[in-house]
Amino acid sequence: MRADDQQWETSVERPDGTRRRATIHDVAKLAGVSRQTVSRAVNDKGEIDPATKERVLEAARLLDYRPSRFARGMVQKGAVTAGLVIPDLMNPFFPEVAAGVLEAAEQRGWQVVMWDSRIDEARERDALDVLSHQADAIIGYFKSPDEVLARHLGGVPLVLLERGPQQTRFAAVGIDAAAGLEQGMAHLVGAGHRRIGMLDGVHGPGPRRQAFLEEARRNGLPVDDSWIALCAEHSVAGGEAGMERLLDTRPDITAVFGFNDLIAVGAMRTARRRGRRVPDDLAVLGFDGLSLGELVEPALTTLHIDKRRLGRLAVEQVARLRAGEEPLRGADAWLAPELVVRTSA
Amino acid sequence: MRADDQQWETSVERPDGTRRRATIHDVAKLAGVSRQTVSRAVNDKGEIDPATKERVLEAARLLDYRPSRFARGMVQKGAVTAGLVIPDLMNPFFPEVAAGVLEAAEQRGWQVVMWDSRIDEARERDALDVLSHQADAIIGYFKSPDEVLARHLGGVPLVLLERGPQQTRFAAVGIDAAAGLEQGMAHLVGAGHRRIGMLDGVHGPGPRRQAFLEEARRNGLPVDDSWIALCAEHSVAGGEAGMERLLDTRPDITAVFGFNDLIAVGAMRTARRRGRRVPDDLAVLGFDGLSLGELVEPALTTLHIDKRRLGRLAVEQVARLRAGEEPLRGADAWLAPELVVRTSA
DNA sequence: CGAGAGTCCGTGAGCGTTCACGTGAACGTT
DNA sequence: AACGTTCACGTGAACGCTCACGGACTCTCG
Repeated sequence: MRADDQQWETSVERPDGTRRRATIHDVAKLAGVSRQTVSRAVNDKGEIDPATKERVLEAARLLDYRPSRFARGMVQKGAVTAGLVIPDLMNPFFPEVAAGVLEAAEQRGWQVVMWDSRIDEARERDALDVLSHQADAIIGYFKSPDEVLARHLGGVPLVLLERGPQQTRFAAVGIDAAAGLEQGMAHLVGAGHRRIGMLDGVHGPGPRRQAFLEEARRNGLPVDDSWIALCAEHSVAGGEAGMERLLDTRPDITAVFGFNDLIAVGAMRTARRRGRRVPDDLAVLGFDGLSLGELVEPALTTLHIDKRRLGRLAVEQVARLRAGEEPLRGADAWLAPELVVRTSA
Repeated sequence: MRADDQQWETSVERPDGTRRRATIHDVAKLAGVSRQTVSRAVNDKGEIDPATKERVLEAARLLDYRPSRFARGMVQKGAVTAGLVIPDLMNPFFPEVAAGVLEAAEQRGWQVVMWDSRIDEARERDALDVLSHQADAIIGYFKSPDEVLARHLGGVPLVLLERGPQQTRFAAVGIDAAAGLEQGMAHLVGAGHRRIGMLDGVHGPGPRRQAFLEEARRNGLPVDDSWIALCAEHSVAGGEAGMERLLDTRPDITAVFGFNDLIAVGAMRTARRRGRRVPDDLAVLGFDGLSLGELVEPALTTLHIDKRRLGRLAVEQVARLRAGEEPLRGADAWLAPELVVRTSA
């Protein structure tokens, strides 16, 4: 085999000398049959002599022919592609949501193209610009406001993850933070805690903080901003740093609620490093229910979310949008967390 | 607005009464312009009067027109789609690899459609059947042998993850288990360990076990199958169960090497539950370098892999295949793990 | 006032498939 | 011998879009 054999085999010469991918026509010519016969061979349809079929396939192999998915899509309708935009694949929460999306999509025969926005609004827009051209619907977490999304959406249906109904005019699925915090606070207050802090996430006052404040008020606890510290990132390190600050401003807290499990784990680590026993001196409550929480010490008490279900629900929401039906609203689209009591609180 | 307005607005009636999605032609007709002008408007090209552009966009909005990505793809070449097949999104290892793939793909302007095979060969084949039609190249973990892959591939370039050069004729990128085990074993033996067991993964004797045996021999340690237990799944639970059996058959071990970090963590838990202190009574060594390992107690000593880099490398490998270049072989495509000593060993 | 330039818009062709037919040959049936 | 059937294959059209043209119209300026 000569060195340039591969070049010769895998493409076809143009009049201008450049090379292009082989088309069905090239295969037909080489095999001495019509396009239709090539189509029959490669698609394993009937009505073809086994011998010619073999000859066609050989020609296809030689030219490294692969049907254009675009040309196919033109004529065969029904291939659905959903876009999925995830803010941070390193946070174990999101792969699990993604798994739910993939599972539901597979069942429906859809495919999903994935995008990691890495919590960057510019990358969010890039994702939308691409996916609005390449996907039939988009599911995802977005920081950008509705108007920006709409501008980069070009009319493609969108299902937002965890953006409250008051906060968006798009269809959405999410988590009922209030229902979660109610359980969580009841647990902490029931254990005698009155001085409860919160380690909030980076995106400013969201539903979780709001629910936290609401429940604190309902339980007659002292509430003001001094009980809340912001974490620069939604990670263990972010939680560690946030907890440092919270303990500085509020050394008297006896319990802390973490925006998510990662932050809560960070809080535990800082607390112990600073000489507080968990849960005896300081109770820690997480939010997410990562399996990681069972592995740390002490095991993390948390408000568990069925993340796979959230993903499946998002796909169902997309299906409704596509069918022209009303999207799910309220409790059907808003999952309630479940308190899982382990040892950290 | 009447109840059927939405129907009317979002689709176009066919002669036979059914409805289809609006095309560029429908928009042109409604706006009283030509297809080309519609194209100019929706693609934000120049050479169009702002007023007519507005009129066209309004018509497009009314008909809920979105350009067919297939028709676009037909004429505008260059959109590359890669398929990524992951065995288990719940294992934190794989999202990190995926993140690397997504990162590199984004840089090249490619998109990636993801598939979770959930360690099921039938699902692997489904993935290939779909992706071979919809993707320009495929990256992934596969259990199925080469012939099966080839049969469902239809000529699409494939880059295998972690399948050794001797084990496949496809291009691949992976991890140099031997280089890792050399460091790991040196560490354990250097600490005085002579009776070292292994918790192997579910897929039978792979490179990691082979490297383990090799190094054990090189260090003059006793080696036979009694020092190895199989884990039914690559998870903490799998590691726990495997460790139970290993401690039953080999109560005299002083160190154990886990197939991956999850299994190693499981091993630690079982060891401690059975009254052995880690690392004093039993040293535990992991493989993967999940960030989880820093969080458990004691912190896991492990052979760390740059998983993102592995993902990026896979994309680079695909790029080579597509360019007709020789794929990377040897050290360039086979990442060496790095021993990260923490406290478990 | 006519030539040239600029602005806006339309026309035909072509992208690579598949689908619904149409055709011709070989074979059997009455 | 005339006719239907089956098999293997080919032909034209259609899918929805963009690109390279070209045409009409307005504006400017010598």
